Amino acid sequence: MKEIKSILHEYSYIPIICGPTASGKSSLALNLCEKTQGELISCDSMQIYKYFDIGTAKATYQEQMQVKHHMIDIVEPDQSYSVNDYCNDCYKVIDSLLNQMKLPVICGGTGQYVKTLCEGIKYTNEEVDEAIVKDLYEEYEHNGIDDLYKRLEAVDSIAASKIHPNDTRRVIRALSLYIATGKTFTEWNNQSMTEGPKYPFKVFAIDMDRSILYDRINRRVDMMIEDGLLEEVDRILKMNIPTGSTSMQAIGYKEFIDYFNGSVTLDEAIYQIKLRSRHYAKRQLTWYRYMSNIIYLDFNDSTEQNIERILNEIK
RNA sequence: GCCCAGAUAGCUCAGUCGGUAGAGCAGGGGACUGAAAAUCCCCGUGUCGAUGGUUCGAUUCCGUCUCUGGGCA
Repeated sequence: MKEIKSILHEYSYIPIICGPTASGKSSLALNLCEKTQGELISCDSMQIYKYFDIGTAKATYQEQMQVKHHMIDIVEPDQSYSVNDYCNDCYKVIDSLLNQMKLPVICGGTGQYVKTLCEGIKYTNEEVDEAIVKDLYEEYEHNGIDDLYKRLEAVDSIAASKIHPNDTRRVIRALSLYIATGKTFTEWNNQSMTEGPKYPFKVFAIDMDRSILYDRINRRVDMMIEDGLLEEVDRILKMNIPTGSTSMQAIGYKEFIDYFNGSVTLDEAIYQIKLRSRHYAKRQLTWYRYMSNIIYLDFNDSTEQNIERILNEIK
């Protein structure tokens, strides 16, 4: 683990500010950056993509003028970007900021990214040929998951015991890794766990009453519509991004495909966006409960109080 | 006013040939090692509208009432 106190003097830890969608984490992180003269590193799997602005609640132009934002707008919408890509790029940004003696403030809601950062999971360089994955999906389409799952059980019973048979994505991932490399998913995972976190991170999460959260989510979706989400989605759909692309899985975008082709009404599409955002927020909260060293910030406390709290914790 | 159809979980509804009931959605909990805003798993007691009657026993059958649709005047 890289020690940062000797570089930044005032700080021993790099803060990671989490919270469910619409909990106000971005504005808190923005304030923290201003207070500390730090720069913001986004930790969000969808803000990565160019052109996906309103629906991903990306920082506005003005906010980006106030504080330098990293790890947003770095990938074209038809490209794929893995957790490993994220971590590698993120580490580069952190190093660069430390060289400038600036505090990196990481902020975002993607649980998997936060986990990988905090646990320092180091992925190997093994690539799985896309053709292998494609073949497995085709087999799944024709014959269902049972045979694939049995094959996984035969080569890697530990992985099979942890992955539910219906979780086709994970079943195929684990199996494809074995087919591609001859080593099992479990073996690769054990290897990746050898290194600890690269930097001394401290994770914070904004905590609030569930009903208030849901109310904020619903209202924010309405605001996105007012801010021109429909026009943004229209522009993006005209770019003909392949439907299987990760960017097209973003909430607030995929729901409008059916609206633009006329199969659902605008109200139905909006209802779906609100609903899926609420479900997403709930899944995010599950990530935070899973992280043992997380520090909860009370939404009802003032921004100043919460910033004080963070500064105290990262000293 | 009359006729018909409803009234069962937060919502939409199924069902019980009479033995106090179950789906979808919502909601809650969980998993997560290269797509993660993805993918997946688990969780269902509610005066069965009210009130009389028949019955060992009624949410179920019968009567009356209330409410909600629709139709006829």
